[in-house]
Amino acid sequence: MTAAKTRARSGGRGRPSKATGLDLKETILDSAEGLFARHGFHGVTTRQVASEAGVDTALIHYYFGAKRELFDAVFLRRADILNQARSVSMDAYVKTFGGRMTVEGVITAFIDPLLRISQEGGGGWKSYFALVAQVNNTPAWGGETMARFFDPVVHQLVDTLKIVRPDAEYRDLYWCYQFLTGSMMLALSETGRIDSLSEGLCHSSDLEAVRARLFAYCAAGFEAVVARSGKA
Amino acid sequence: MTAAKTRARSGGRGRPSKATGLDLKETILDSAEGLFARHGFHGVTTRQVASEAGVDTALIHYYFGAKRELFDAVFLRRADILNQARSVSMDAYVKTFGGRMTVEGVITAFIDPLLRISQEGGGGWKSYFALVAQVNNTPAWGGETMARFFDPVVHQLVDTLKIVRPDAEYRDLYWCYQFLTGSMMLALSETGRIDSLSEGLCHSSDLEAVRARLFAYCAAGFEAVVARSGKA
DNA sequence: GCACTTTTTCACCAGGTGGTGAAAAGTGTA
DNA sequence: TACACTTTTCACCACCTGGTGAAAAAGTGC
Repeated sequence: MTAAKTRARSGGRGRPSKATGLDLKETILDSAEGLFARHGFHGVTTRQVASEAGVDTALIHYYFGAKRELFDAVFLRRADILNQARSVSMDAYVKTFGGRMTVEGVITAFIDPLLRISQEGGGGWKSYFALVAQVNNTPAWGGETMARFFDPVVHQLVDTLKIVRPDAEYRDLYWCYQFLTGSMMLALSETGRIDSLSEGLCHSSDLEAVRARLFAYCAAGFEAVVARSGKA
Repeated sequence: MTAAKTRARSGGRGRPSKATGLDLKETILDSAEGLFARHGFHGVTTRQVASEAGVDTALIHYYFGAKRELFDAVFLRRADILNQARSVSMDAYVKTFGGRMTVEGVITAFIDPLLRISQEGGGGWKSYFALVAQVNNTPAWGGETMARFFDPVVHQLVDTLKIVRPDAEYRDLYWCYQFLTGSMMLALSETGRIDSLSEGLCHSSDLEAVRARLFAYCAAGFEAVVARSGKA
């Protein structure tokens, strides 16, 4: 299991050179990602993953160990990229605007990297976001999984917002973040519900429409909550 | 299957009278609801449901047919109550306030029934909301399922908002609704994520805290989006 | 008591599940 | 060539899956 994983990764003397080995590993991750995103962890069998990747079932266990470890590998693969993109985006915003920062600006710096990646990063990212959205709404183990991978950058967001609105209470900021993440994840997962609900007026794949509204929506929400709390 | 269902429901001559039959049916639904909410459709086996309900596996098939039909029965059981509560709440708001309606008022009339039911309706409702939240974020079949059960009352919300803000475009209203439902569902599903994220400052079970913030948050978001669209 | 229906249990099946161990095939070095 | 090592395949297992059919039990009206 873990031994196999380590062994495969290190590759003592002869390391893979052609379209095998690590390439195949990525292929397996791609297939698993798409299937997990569509049907959830329990809705996918290792055989389905193997079949779609065009490999033997045993190869999955050889590379990743148990099914759950495969899932974690899928989740982990893009999490770092995501966190770094967001962190860089927020740092840049703070550096550029300094004392002239706005709530909407901070929120844009936090969300926009995800929209851009989803638009430009290739099909795998859309599956990944759908996957994260599903995990985010999973009571059994979703909370801890999200925390494990995404807590730091969220704290960066909250702390930056606290700089912009020093009088805001942390309680309000955390609640507002939860509202924000609910909206954001649902938008990113592109479930197609808004398409039928609006009878073709809106399309969940239209992330440009999301961009044109979500930042302003969340920012106004933040301001309203902070203002109301300050009053009471 | 369907035959068994119909047979069980009609009950030609002698219909059940004591703590059997229909009571047992509800027990099965309760167990299934809790398990489906925690682990999703594919994460639960009919044997787990039967075991927790204290009945034989075959009895589930006798009452509900296939596993998917059991799931639909769970989903349907509370959907009607929910829709009616929201519809009544919004009707009452329109009648009471008429020309003096506000966006926040309409949104409150739309969301508050769910919060109240979750707080006062007993433990089953919390599981149910977690279940709906999960379905809402399921790409494969979540969109159509949500549409099937909840579209009418959503259209009622959108139409009422259109009365309050006649200049608003439907496109904006639908998008804002999606943002709203993402926040609302995540709050209602009480995943516990905000507890660890805020290091104990907030608790996802604290629906009073949600009530104190979510309405204002969403209303301000709506106003901002509508205003921005009017400008452009 | 009886006939009749509904509810519940029991034994069982065909197929699928995650996972394993050992053999086979491939690869680079000498 | 032989070798050391990694990667891939094959056959297989113990267990669990959703689901069924028939029998037993329990309820009901006469």
